[in-house]
Amino acid sequence: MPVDPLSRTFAALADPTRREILTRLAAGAATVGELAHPLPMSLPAVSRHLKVLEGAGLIVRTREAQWRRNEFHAEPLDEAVDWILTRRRTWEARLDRLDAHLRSRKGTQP
Amino acid sequence: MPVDPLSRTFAALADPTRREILTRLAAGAATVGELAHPLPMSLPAVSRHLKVLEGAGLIVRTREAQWRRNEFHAEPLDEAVDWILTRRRTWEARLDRLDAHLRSRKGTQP
DNA sequence: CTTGTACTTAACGTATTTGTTAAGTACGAT
DNA sequence: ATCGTACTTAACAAATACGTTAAGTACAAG
Repeated sequence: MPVDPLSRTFAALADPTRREILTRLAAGAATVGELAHPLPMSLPAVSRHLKVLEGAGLIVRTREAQWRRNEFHAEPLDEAVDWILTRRRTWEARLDRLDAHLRSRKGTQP
Repeated sequence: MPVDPLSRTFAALADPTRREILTRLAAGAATVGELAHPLPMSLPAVSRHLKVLEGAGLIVRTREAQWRRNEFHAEPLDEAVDWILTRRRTWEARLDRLDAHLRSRKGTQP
C-alpha cells in the first residue's frame, strides 16, 4: 500500500469491488455481512477491501455489538477531485493560450 | 492490469511518479527523455509508466524522428471525476434527508 | 458457560506491479 | 555502411494485491 494519502485514495478507487462497496455505502451505512451478500467473493475478502477503504479514509468503522457499521467518508474524495481538476485547468489554460496565439497570428496576416 | 476504463484510470493515478508525469505534461507535451530527467529512476522504468498512462488513455504518444512526443489527454479524468461526484451527491442527499427528518421531529416536539 | 452470529486474522497461492540491467530497434547524420 | 541518439523490449527480482480456506475473537442469548 502506498504511503501518501492521494495514492491511497486512487489505489482504493482502482478496484471495482471497492467502488461497488462505496456506491452502496453512499446510500447509507451497512454491516460487513450486508455488503458481502451481493458480492461474488468470501467474507474475508470483503473484510479486507473494507480495511483498504478504511486505510484510505473513505470509510469509518464502528463496532455495534457483534456488527461493524461501515460509514462513508467523503473528504479524501475531495482531495482526489482537486488534484484532477488542477491538472485539467493547467491543460485548459495552455490550450487557451495556444488558441489566443493562433488567433493573434491570424489577425496580423490579412 | 484491470479491464474496465475507470479502474485503469484510477490505477494509473495511484502512482506518484505517474501523477508527477501528468503534472508535467499538463503544462505541455514532452519527450520521454525530458520526462525521465528529473525522475529518480531509469529510462525503461519511465517508459513503462508512460505505457500505463497511454493504456489509461491519459496520454497520446506520437513518433517524431527518434523522439516520442507525449501529450496529455483529459477525457478519462472527466469520467473519474463524474464517478466521484455522483457518490458525493448521493451521500450529500442522504445527509440532507436526515437533516430534514431531524428538523421536522424537533418541530413536532415543543 | 456453552452455543450461534458476525466478523477478523493467519497461512497460503497466484498474478500484477515496479524497479533493475542488458539487449534490441528506429532514425538522422557522417 | 556505421555511429550516436532516443527510446523499447526482454529477462529478472522483490514487493504488493487479491483471492482462497481454516482458525481465531467478541459479543448476545439461552
